[in-house]
Amino acid sequence: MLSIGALSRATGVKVPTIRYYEDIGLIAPAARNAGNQRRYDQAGLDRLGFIKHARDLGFGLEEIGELMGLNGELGADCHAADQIARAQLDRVRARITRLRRLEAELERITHLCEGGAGGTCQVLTALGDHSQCLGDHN
Amino acid sequence: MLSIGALSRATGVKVPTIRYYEDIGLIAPAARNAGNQRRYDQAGLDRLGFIKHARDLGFGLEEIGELMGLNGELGADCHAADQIARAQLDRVRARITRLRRLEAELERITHLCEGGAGGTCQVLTALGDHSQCLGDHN
DNA sequence: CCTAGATGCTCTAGTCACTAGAGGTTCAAG
DNA sequence: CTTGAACCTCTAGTGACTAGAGCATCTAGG
Repeated sequence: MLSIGALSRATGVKVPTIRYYEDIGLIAPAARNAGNQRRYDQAGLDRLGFIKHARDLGFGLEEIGELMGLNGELGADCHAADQIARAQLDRVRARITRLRRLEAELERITHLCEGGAGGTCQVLTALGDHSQCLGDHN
Repeated sequence: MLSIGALSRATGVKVPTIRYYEDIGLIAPAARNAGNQRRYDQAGLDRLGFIKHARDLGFGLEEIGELMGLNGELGADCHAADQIARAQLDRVRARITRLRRLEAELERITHLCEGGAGGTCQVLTALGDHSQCLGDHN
């Protein structure tokens, strides 16, 4: 039986975050000992580990709740889980695309400073004026 | 003189967002007409345009406040602005790196479903168990 | 000049996923 | 039995907005 601190160290999820997950119903209320402190078993450890890993992969808490709900039943579950994972993959790819455009634009802007004498700062001008940009960055 | 709605259409920043920027002090309180409605001139339009563009480039509101503060004085400003822009570039690059690791991992996971017969869902198992991952994804 | 409907105003509360702090209780080691 | 770490609940704050209630004002058509 683990205390909340031990569970935190075992999973890498901070103590207040564990309590927060309980508050919002993502994990079931933990069993309590005589002094009203939370105690966790292996199943609790596994569930929090699942949540941690899914969070690291960028899933939102609501999606994680869905994924854990699926885990109960079997059958078409795998397909549903796969769809949620694919949706997440699409989101990740879209964000990568967008960030690469930003990278290109920021690269251009940060090179403006070098020759920058004269009165006005080219960096600030570039930040203020989208029409100077090479491409769209949504 | 633009109304807040006209300013919103001109810049692409939503009306409540403009009021929010005023609330937090990012833009100065707008002049009001006889009926207490906000009116904006060219300078207000320019400032909001600057904010919009910098937001699109991923800068936080606090950084944008700094950048606009710099715009007043001249001299070493350009260097300071350049540093803020470079810091943002570094952040963007770090996020790209991280997202690419996630992309690889999610790609792997979403390919598990194909042969997936048997009792347990491979996708859910992979989500729950970091030790199956090929690399680190922070 | 009047009216209808769009637009504006303030204020409060909600979003997401936590994080911080106050003020008090319980546990574990010596 | 004492001490200090860990635990408890509760409230409030973060960033960058978004939504809604309930009212006032503006503008174009008749």
